[in-house]
Amino acid sequence: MHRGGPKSEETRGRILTSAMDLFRSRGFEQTTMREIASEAGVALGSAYYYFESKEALVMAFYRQAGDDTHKLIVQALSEEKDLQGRIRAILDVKFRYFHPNRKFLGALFGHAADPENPLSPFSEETRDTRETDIRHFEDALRESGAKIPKELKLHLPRLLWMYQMGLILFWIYDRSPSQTRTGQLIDKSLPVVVNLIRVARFPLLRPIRKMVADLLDAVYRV
Amino acid sequence: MHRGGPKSEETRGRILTSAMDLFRSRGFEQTTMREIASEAGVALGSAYYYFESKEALVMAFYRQAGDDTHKLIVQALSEEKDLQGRIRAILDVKFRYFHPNRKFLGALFGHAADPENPLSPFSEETRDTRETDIRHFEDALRESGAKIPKELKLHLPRLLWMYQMGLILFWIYDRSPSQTRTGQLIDKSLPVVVNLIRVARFPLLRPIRKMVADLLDAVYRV
DNA sequence: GTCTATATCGGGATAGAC
DNA sequence: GTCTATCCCGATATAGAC
Repeated sequence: MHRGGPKSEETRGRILTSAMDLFRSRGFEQTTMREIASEAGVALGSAYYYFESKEALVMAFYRQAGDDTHKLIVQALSEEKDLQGRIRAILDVKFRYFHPNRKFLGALFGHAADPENPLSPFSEETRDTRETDIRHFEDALRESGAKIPKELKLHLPRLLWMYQMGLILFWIYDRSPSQTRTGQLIDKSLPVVVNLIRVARFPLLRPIRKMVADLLDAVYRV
Repeated sequence: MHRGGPKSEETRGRILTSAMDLFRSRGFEQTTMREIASEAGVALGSAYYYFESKEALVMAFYRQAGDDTHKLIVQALSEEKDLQGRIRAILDVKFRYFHPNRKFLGALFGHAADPENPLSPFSEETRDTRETDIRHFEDALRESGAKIPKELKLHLPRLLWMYQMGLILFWIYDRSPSQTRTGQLIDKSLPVVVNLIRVARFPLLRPIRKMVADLLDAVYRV
């Protein structure tokens, strides 16, 4: 898998950087492998020597982003106590990190929502990143001291991950300047989410709680 | 816009039919414009004369599907009284109509979730279909006799449309035989949705109701 | 092992002759 | 309105320089 010396590593890095720059400024579709190669100062064949396809370049970016944000999130979580602050911390890391890549992620979603597509956030190939991501929410819940109804305990982290994916989708589509609407959406929806988790324990809502638990079991059953 | 005689109309129709057949059996990506043209018995250039791109063929399909399901939904709604039955009627029409096209829609989502992409369900180009769709849920609510808190009245139809989009996305990803899991998801989630609408009026939930209304106003404000 | 140069192919899209 | 020829690009492959 191209395990070479520092020279090799450097070329590989240069190709990846060029690709990211072009993806960011022009989007995924518009960028050609020929441009990436020439921008990186290598021949087309070399680009293919290091990355077997245009998609492979994106997978490399995913992995990189996953590793980077993981470290940032672990750090951020250690500084927050209550549930809302802890979820917020995860979201802040994500949105700050992906901010320069919004256009690129947009174009990417256009190639990634197909379940057969390896780049999909739900695909087999991206499972590792996804599971790590879900575990962040598990951590956020566990150390927060929030009382979670036992029926919901199992699936709540995954549900929060879905909530996060929804926010990211909204953000990608958000045309408001500096994506201020997404900022509002987070500010206003996060308290709702946290409050829903809190009131879920109320006896009055027991029937709905049961229905939701039943629903989640059916959906996530293996 | 290629307004020609009946001959032209017939050729156009033949190309669209061939495309749909091939999209269904092979998916969007795998089908080539050359195949579509040859299947329709015309030259490649001719296919491009009628449809300026492969995507344009899909837009034509969208419009067709929108018109067809609209008629079916109006009919189905006239036969249902209570809210759950009425929402269910809309969903049933949709899923029955799209059933033969699941694979095709899947491949399509892989090219349609990009906000810049005209095929996106959120794009400017698909606005008409989307607004008609949302109006179906408005109708379902209005004649159902369900009491809707006034803060939620404005945005609830759009929210139900989002619920429907979520179900369709789940269905596209659903690998279970005959998509039985999607069936379960609908059976179990629809009562939750209807019950949430019902309990939303409870005084106990007033704070959350206010927060949600505030959230919706911010998100859908123009 | 690293990289260039070049050829070839499939497929979306276009130009221009008829 | 229809066809042929052509272009561009992603992808694959290969020969050979260093």
